[in-house]
Amino acid sequence: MSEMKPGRSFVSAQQVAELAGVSRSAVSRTFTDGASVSETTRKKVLEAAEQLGYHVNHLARSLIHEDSGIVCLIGADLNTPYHSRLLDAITRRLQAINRVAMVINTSGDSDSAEAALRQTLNYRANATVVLSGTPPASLINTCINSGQHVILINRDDHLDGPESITVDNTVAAREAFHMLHRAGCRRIAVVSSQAGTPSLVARERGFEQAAQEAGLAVSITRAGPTGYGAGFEAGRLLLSGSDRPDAAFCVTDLLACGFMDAARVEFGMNVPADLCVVGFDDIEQASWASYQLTTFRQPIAQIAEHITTLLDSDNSAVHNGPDVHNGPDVVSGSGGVSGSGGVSGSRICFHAAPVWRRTVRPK
Amino acid sequence: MSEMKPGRSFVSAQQVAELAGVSRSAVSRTFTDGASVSETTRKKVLEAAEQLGYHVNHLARSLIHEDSGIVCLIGADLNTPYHSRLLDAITRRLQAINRVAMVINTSGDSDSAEAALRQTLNYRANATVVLSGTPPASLINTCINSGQHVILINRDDHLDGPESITVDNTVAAREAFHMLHRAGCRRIAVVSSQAGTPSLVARERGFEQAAQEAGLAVSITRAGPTGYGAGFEAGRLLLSGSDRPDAAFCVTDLLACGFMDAARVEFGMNVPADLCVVGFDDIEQASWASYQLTTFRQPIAQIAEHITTLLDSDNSAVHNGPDVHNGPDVVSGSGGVSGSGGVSGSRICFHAAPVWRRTVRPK
DNA sequence: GCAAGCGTTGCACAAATGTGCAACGCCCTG
DNA sequence: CAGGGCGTTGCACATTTGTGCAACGCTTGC
Repeated sequence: MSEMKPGRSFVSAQQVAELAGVSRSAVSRTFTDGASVSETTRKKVLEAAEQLGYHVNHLARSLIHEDSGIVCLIGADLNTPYHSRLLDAITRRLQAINRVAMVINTSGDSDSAEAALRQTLNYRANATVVLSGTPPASLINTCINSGQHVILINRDDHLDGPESITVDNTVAAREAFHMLHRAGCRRIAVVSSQAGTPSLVARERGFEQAAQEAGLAVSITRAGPTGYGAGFEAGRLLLSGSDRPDAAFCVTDLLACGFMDAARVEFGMNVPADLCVVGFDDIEQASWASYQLTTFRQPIAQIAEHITTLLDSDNSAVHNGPDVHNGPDVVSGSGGVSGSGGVSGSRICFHAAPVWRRTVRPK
Repeated sequence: MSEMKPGRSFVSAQQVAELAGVSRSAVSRTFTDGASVSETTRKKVLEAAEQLGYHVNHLARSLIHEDSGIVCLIGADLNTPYHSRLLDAITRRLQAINRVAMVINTSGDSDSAEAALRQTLNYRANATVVLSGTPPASLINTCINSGQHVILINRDDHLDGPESITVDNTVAAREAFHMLHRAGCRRIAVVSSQAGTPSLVARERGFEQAAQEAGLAVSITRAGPTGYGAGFEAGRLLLSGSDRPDAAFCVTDLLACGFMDAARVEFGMNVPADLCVVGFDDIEQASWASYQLTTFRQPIAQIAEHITTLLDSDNSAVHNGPDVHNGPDVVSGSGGVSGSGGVSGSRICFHAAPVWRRTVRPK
């Protein structure tokens, strides 16, 4: 079956029409939902298409429709557990609503976020989801003015135009402090990185603030990039001093894993007997038996699902199930108008729920 | 700056031309490398484009050229450390040669590999890279006949048409056996999964074969999907029996991590004193202090680079550096003709180098 | 000063598709 | 049997871009 000529090029609707003995319009209508074609010609067309290996050219199709079906995902450090899970979840949800993901990796250069947004515009993407990096505001406005959705994930820099999905880092970080404080910890270290991402800064600040309100001072260590190695290094630095901390809040699970390993391997410490640790993100490794890390869960599935609801909001012709996606976890979903000139995009903020495991002593 | 009308749609070259007072051809030529435009009109066009927020429509552009610039990456379990690293490396390399990656996630349905290949054709992708799953051969042929590259990664099922990049799983697995055998291990277990991926099967077989030649019998345990949980479960099963194995070859690092944790946490065993472990892939966690896993390194960077050289092979106009990409690691790069009707795609097989860490006793 | 040459510009057509409109044929009804 | 109506079909035009070809103008050399 499926005997096709060695054409060495893509098959066009014209060729199918000629083989089937109909007009090109008939071919087009055969592959258009709801178009008027008789059953006999439809059959002829489908047979010819199968024989030639024809597939509708979505690029040409999107010249006419507004909808290209492409959604651009822009991010760096895609090999990170958190980012890769997010990527996995988003791509899966996008396909469920007949979109396809275009991934632009902005690791490397600093100005690659700008190039990424340009690609988004070049390919007439339906929407742009920014997972990391901060593109210039003027380009974001160009995207929005072109009719794109621009969705910022976990970038708390309160820009005016784009839609944004965040996690309540500050509240969670405050909760982290109280978990450790209630467990009796008094010399608490904050382990962060030099990345300076808005979310990380918010976690540092939230924790620091809660500590201050309780009359405690905390030290912040930023040993390198956000990862296992930096956490390990931070552990080495902090635990070799004379007055060891009795707890650490690591703004990322990867940092926490590195920190824990340094404590155990390099200093023979016992977690949580000698040292309590709290992380953030709830990556898969946090639940591994070697770590059993108490942490805060990023609601990745809900984030991915909310993205799809944002995309569906302008495509009125949707036949989905009832909208029961986000229940009591939504902290704030105000989509009101603000600012001077432009209408602000909708904002939603999910709650990061604590996940109790074994790196914090029970009170 | 960048004052633009609230057009709510993408800007076309026509609008730029009208604003700049030139013909649309001039706009097109301004954004085409090597086209003949005077400096004055180029300036007028660029200014108008900046003002309107114009970006060339790559979809329309690829209607004329053969080259869409899109490369489809098809894979499942993208949140896995191995796959996410591969994805990260490939997307980065693709951007370096001015391609953009379209990611299709085939987790979930079983027949989604077929749908993925259809998407590839729909979007006139320049090439299709299959990271996992086995698409039907007829569709692969359609892709090839349409002028696409089809590149299979680590799928040792010797298909005829597509290009393939593999790692020499069999040789590495045999080496794994000899590492353990030389370390004095005699009751060796093989820990695998129920996935039945070609690479995993090759690793099982290679190890089993080497053991047989040495006069040893090995047991193969397949506790579930390829992941930490299945490794942990396998450890629980294997180590609770009366005659515990003294070594385990886990066909994946994730399985190895789970297995090690079961041995240590559930049974209080010491690695490598009581039990030697060898993994495969060299994921990041293998180098963490808690594991220090002896494993085999997948040459991810070289795989990604080889993909780009395959893509450049037909685009003769390339101005890259000298081709010094794959040195002595290449095992077999025969691209000869074989089979009856079709020309077989090029095949390359990289060597997976052993990475000695601390989970195997030194002899 | 005139003609040749060259750089630049615009027209028209190409690429692959969707769709409004008119026409055509068939069926049913009066 | 004729006419109206309806489903189907093809033509032509729309989408956005690149490019060959011809024309135009400016410069330069004789």
